[in-house]
Amino acid sequence: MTTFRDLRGISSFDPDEGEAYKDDPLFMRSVARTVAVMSAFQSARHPLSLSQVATAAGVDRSAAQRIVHSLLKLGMLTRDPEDRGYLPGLRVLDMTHDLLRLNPMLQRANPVMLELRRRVRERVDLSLFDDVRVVYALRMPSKHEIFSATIVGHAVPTYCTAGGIAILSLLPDEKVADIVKRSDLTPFTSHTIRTLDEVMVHVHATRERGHSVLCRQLLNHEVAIGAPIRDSSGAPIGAIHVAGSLQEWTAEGFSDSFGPLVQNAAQTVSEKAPIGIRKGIQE
Amino acid sequence: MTTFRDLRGISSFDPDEGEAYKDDPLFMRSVARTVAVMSAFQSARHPLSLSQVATAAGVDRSAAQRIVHSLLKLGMLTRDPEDRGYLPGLRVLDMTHDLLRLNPMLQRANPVMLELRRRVRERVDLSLFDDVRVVYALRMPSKHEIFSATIVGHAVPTYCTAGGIAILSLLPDEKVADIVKRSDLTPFTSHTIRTLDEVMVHVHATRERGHSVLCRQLLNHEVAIGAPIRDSSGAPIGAIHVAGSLQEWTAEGFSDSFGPLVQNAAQTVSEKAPIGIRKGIQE
DNA sequence: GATGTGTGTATCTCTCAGCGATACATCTAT
DNA sequence: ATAGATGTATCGCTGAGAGATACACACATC
Repeated sequence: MTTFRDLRGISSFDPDEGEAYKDDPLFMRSVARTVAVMSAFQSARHPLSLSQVATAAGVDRSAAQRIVHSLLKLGMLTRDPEDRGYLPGLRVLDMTHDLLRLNPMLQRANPVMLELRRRVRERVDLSLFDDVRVVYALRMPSKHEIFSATIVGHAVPTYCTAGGIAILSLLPDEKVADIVKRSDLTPFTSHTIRTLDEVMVHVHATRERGHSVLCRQLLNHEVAIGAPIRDSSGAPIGAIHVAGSLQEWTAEGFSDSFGPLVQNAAQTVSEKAPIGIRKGIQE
Repeated sequence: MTTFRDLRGISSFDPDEGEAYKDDPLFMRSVARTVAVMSAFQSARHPLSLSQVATAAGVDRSAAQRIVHSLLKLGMLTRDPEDRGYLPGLRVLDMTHDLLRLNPMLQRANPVMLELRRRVRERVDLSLFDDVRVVYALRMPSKHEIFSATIVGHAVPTYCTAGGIAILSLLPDEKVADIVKRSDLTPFTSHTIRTLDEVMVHVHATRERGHSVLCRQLLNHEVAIGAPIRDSSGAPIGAIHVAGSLQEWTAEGFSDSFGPLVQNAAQTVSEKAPIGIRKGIQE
C-alpha cells in the first residue's frame, strides 16, 4: 500500500551507538536498550524471533535475551499465540490508554471531535505533531469506511498531509524548510508534493485561508483539509483534519463546506491561556 | 464515572519489591524499573511531577530522575505543553500501532469487524483476554455514540462483561472460579454480578447458547452480547462483542438478532489450525 | 542418518553502569 | 522570611548485568 519508510526521522534513535548520549551522565544505557527492544517492532512485518529482535534493536543476542525475557514477564511483550515469535504485549495498550486519557489537550478534544463528526459526515481525525511526521491519535470514522480501522499510532509525513501543512503554517519559514529538508520526499501518488517550493505555496495559502487544503497526496482520490491546534504559547502541537472522496466532492466544495467548522474545532481545542497570569505577561 | 480500581490484578507488579524475580538470573532490574516508570501513569489522574512518578513507580527520586530523563530523550515520555508535569510520550503510540498491526489475530479481525458493523448497526468491539480483565483493542463505533472515543487500551473486568463471560465459557470451571476469586467484585450498577454463582449461571448459559448475553453490568441501560475468539490450541484469547441500548432493545431481541452474527465473526477470526500438521497430531 | 542453521535457554566471571546520597537553584505559598 | 514543592547536578563505591560460551531442540537439505 503506502511505500514503507522509516518516518521516525530525526527522532529515531540508533539504539545505543547514538553517540549523542555518550557524554550525558544522566542518560541510562539500560533504559535506551529497553526502549530499543520495545521499538524493534517498528520495522517489522511479522512477529520477530529473538535474534531478529536483537538485530532490529541493535543489541547483541545475550542482551536481547535478558531484556526480552524481562519484558515478557512484565507483559510489555507477548508470544504470538499460534506461530512462535514475539509481539508487543498487552501492557502497551495500558500505556496507550494512559496517554489518551491524561493528555489535557486530547481530553478537551474528545467532545469537540464528536460534535464535529456529527456535522461533517466524513472521516475526522486528530493527529499530533512529531517533527517530520504526524501521528494519528483520535479517529472518528465515517459511514463509508472500507479500509483499516486500527490507526491509532499511524504516522504520516508532515510535509504532504493536511494536518502537517496546517501545523507548518504556524512555524517560521526556516523551520518549515528544516523539516522538509529532513523529510523523506518519496512521493505516494503522482500528485504528491515533491519540493520545498510546493510546500511553501501550501503553507502560505494556509496562513491566509486559516486551514489547509490538499488533494491526492497519500491516496489518489482523497481530499483533506486541516487546521492546527496550538499550545498555550501558540506553538502548534497537532491538527484536526477531515478527509473526503474526490468522487463526491470538489476541493473547493469540501474546503468551503467544512473549513470553518474544522478551524473552529481546532480553535476550541487549542490552549486558552488562563486570562492574564502567564509566565512573563503579568509584568 | 466508573469506580476507579486497579484492574491490573495479579499481573500488576510491585515494581521491584516484587520479590518474585529475586532468584531469576535472567530478569533485569533495570528493565523492571523502566517499565515501572512508564506504567506509573496507570493510576494517575493528571500529569505527574517527578516525585509523583517516583512514588507511583516505587523507585527513589534519584532513579526516577535518571529514568525519566532518559525516557524523555527517547520520546517515551513528554512534558505537558501547558502545565508542567510528565505524560506518556508519542513513541507509545508507535508501539500501539505495532501491536495492532503485527498481531495476526487482529489483522484477520479487521475486515470481519467492518463487515459485522455493516450488518449490526450497533457498537462493535474486540477485546483481548488478560486474566481478571479484558482490554479493548478495536472499536467500530455506531451512529449514536455520545461518550468517549478514546478507548483503545480501556480495561474492564472479565467476570461481568459480555466479552469476559464469553471467554470464561471456554475455560474449565475451576479456572473461572480462580479468576473470579482474584477479581475486584465492587459492583458498577445495582445489577452488576456479585457472586461466583451468578458468574457460573452466565457461563453455563453461554456454553449452551454459544454467546453471552449480559444486561446492565457496567452501565444501567446497556445490553451486550459476546463470543470468544480462540487460538490454535482452542484456548480463548479475546472476544468480539456488541452493545446496544435497552431503550431500543429487549435482551432477547438483541441476542436473537445478533447472536449468530457475532458467533460467526468470532469463529472466523479464531485460529484455523493448518489442516492436519500440528504439534502432536500427526502421529 | 548425518549436517547445518535456526530457534530458545542456561551459566559464569569481570567490570563499568548506575545506585543512592547529597547539594543546589528555582518557584509558589504561606 | 521561611518552608515546601519543583527540576537539576555531582560523585565514589559496588553489584547488576554485559558478553562470551555452551547446550537442547527444532527444522531443513543433502
